[in-house]
Amino acid sequence: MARTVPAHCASCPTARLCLARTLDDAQLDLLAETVGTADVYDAGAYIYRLGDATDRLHVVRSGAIKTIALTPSGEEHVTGFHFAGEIFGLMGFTTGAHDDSALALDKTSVCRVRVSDLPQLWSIGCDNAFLMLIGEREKVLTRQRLLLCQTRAEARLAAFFLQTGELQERRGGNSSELYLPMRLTDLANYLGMTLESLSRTLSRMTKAGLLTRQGTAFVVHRPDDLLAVAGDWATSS
Amino acid sequence: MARTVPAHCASCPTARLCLARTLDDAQLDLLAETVGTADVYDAGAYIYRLGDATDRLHVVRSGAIKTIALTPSGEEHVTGFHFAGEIFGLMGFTTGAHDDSALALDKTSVCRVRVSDLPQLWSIGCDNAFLMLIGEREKVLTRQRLLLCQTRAEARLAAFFLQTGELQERRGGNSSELYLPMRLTDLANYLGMTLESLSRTLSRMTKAGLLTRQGTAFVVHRPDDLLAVAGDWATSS
DNA sequence: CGTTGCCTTGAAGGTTTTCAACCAGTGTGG
DNA sequence: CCACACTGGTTGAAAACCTTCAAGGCAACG
Repeated sequence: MARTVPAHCASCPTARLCLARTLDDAQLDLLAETVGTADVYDAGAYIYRLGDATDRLHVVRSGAIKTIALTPSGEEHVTGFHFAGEIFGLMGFTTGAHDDSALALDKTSVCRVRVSDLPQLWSIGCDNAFLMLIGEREKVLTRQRLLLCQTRAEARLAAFFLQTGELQERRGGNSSELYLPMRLTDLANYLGMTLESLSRTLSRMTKAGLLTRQGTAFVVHRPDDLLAVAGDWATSS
Repeated sequence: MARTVPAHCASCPTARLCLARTLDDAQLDLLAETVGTADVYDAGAYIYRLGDATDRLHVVRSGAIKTIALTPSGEEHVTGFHFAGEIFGLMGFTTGAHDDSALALDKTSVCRVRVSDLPQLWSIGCDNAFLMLIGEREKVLTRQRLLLCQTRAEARLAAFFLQTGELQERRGGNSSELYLPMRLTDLANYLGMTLESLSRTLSRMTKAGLLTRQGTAFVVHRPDDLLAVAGDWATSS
């Protein structure tokens, strides 16, 4: 972790997405006081590691993170990508120790709320927002599940782009210019396909004029055509 | 729903798995008073339907349920199976209306906690158990995710059996005699493969002496061999 | 300038899907 | 009582798709 900055929930652009979503100004100040600071991580830095004590609840404030789990054979498997406003690191609450690791994909700031502060947060009025975050998390995971039930690489990838676009749009961004700071290797792993499959599918889509890639930015040119190959359940609508 | 029965948390065999897991006897009585009753459903009966208001939190007390979502083209997709002690129906908390339907696979009883009663439950001492349930839910979904990242049908099915066995063992059952009251069609849909693939794979495994099926009971004879074909991430260990 | 990380492309092989036929058990109406 | 339809599952053969193994490209870096 590089440094910490004051939480400043009242001026945080992510406030309407996270635990603060239902709060008024006075409550926002109370929340910021409880949370204290947000921590800033450089790309590649770990937010927590497998085995660390789960004594905090994490929410991405800006940037992006990935969570990875180690398979018995020692390879790492990407279990999730998380962007601004998303809660992560919930798996450890059962045992009190993390079952996965989380690391920043880009310069990323994260609000880390102490579990011991949660009762106070409920009294401030965050309980409803927490339920909503849980509901959203469940929805995202369910849609990922449906994505993975598609067998064709083309369909998985298209569904991923559409889902990510939709999430990004809800965060106030553009659904056609996607911020995806992960490597293709990670994405392939996450989508349950080989790097070669992903590369080929991406090439085909690019050649077909469906999208272009410029570093971490994927630009979707013809979302309708993407929807056509995504099969069922690409979007929540 | 056929009928309702008193919640009786103190004598419920599922109490150590659900929201009651951390409570003492006095707290258990308070919880039972708040919850009131559990509802009993016959096989095929809906617990809730898509579009219903999400004003309750559901926990399976006994039996089994499946959750299904409708695809844009109108087919149903099985998004989950839930057994005793498992929480379900969380997706609706974001919008206040359910995004999926839930129905009993067998004679099933379900505790349905009003969302408006949650603050009182937190004060009783259920807040920690709720976090643990969320953590478990997250863990289950992550393992399902890893299962679906396997491409081979054999690996998916083996991983499913092992994961289900582990869950069932934690519920006090036997990890080698699995209670799976769903139809093969549902299971195939859930595992992201065709019914034909599932049938073939099941036949192969049975012929190999790995398991036998008797109605809703699947008996695993050689879990080690199952583990061998399951690839990585069949289990949580 | 060689190395490394990250990605692309090619060809062969393997597994699943698809389409189709078929079977057993069950319930229904005449 | 029997023909009939229906649900749920099994099995076969061809086609489609992905994975695997292998080679190569390219920019960054020391």
